[in-house]
Amino acid sequence: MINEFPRVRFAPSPTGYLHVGGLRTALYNYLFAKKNKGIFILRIEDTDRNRFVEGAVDNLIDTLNWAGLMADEGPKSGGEYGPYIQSKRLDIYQKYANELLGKGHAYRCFCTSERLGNLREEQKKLKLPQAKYDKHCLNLSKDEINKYLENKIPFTIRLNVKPGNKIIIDDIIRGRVEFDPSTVDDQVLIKSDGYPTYHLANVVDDHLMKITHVIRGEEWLSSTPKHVLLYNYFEWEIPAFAHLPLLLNSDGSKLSKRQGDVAVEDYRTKGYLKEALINFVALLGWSAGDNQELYYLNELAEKFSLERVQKSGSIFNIDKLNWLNFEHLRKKTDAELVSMLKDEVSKSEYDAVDYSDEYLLKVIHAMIERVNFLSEFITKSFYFFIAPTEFEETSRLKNWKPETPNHLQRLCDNFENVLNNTKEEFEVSLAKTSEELGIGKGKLIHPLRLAVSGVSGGPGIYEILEIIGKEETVNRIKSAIEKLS
RNA sequence: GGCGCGUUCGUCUAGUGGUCAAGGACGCCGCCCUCUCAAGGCGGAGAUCACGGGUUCGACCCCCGUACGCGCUACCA
Repeated sequence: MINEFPRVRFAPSPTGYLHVGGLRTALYNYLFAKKNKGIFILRIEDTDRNRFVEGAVDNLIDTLNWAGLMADEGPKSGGEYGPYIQSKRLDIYQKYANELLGKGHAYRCFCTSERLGNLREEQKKLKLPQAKYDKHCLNLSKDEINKYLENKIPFTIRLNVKPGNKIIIDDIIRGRVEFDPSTVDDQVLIKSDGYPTYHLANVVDDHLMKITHVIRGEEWLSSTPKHVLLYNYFEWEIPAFAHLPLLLNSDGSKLSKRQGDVAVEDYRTKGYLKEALINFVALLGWSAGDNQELYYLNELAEKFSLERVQKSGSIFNIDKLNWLNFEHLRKKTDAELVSMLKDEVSKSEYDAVDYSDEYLLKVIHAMIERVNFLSEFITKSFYFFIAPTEFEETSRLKNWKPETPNHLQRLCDNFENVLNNTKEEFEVSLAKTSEELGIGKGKLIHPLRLAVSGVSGGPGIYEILEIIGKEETVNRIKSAIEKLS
């Protein structure tokens, strides 16, 4: 009988990092669980010993937790259906493989990889519609099998696929999908090293862990008939399936390393907010149907449904991610921003100075509309942390005229009288200077900006002055007069 | 090759037979604002709904075919 509350799992293989496609699969599982008061399980599928990567599991969990996707059950969270790492469940798979062996739904295969390779090649040459294992070892006599066993000949255990009715999958996202059993290969279930393949392990674990909904990438759709057969042979209840569309490169191929960053860690180190990444990835393949674009994890969990997941793959479009990062950054509170910027500064080349919260907050208010990333508070407005040593050439050519040094000198003199360092005072003082000199304010503002910041863009000039202060302003102007004249 | 899945503006998408001569968002362009750069406001370009047949009074929406794309086709997941 269907459980009252769903149990879903994210089952990555620990290859060293979390793929953004994996993040989305994990997210959808998580959201589905939260929406339906279910349980979100993390299971590590590390049955390929050749692909073992030291520390990969810890890294995976760390990244998932960073994103806010805490597992209810898993290697770190525990749970009553553990262990949640497949390499620690070998005896379980063995037991079930033996059960299949006993029922005649599986058989030992002693074929060498060489014979398998030749077989494949031969079938290819004959242009056979399908390359499948030829069931050679199914016909071995008891004596032959015993002889092989005694001689310790390595073997695999294969699924014994029998002809029969169409295998029907009722996919939540794709609807009814049919497969003819004749197209299903006698898949290896237990490898010669004793480890199970994905197909056996995932079916056994999903059953034992009482998984109600299998939500995974579309690349698994083709092997689902094997899984269905397995459930049938075990006489187990089949979970609901939902095969998610793939995430793609800009050329439409499956999102891969070659064409940009695929590891969640990459985005994390580049300074993307977890809120932005989650928001972005949630919208790749799913929409609530309204026009909302900005979401937090908890809102997503309220609105999510598998029925509204798109069927076709979606291209990972970095522009929108950047925009979402900007939006989420702006939604942070002052306190959060200050603390984040503090971290950022301490990691930067300006870590020697201990900037006050008040100072950093001023920088934040001045720049928040102008940055997409936290790091840009430092790179785009470096002049709040250090005096400029270089001056933008185009602005210099446009704004630095022969008479400019004299004008700025006069401005400096007037600035000396500024008492409280407020932008209003600087504004009044500059207006006064322009009047005294009989020139437009622009004639002062632009070279002043260049002198003080080294660049032509940025916050309002008076705001910049207020932040760096009178003394520093005067020093910078003087220094610029020397350097640019 | 076989099997499976998919196809609405450049991109993410809304759309479940008439309200769609297709709506929103990112990006792009223009105008306004303005000391600059942003942000913001306003506006614009941008999709013969892959193509061809049906079904229907009527199709982006249903059916069939074709094309193209993608996935799987391992003792990898």
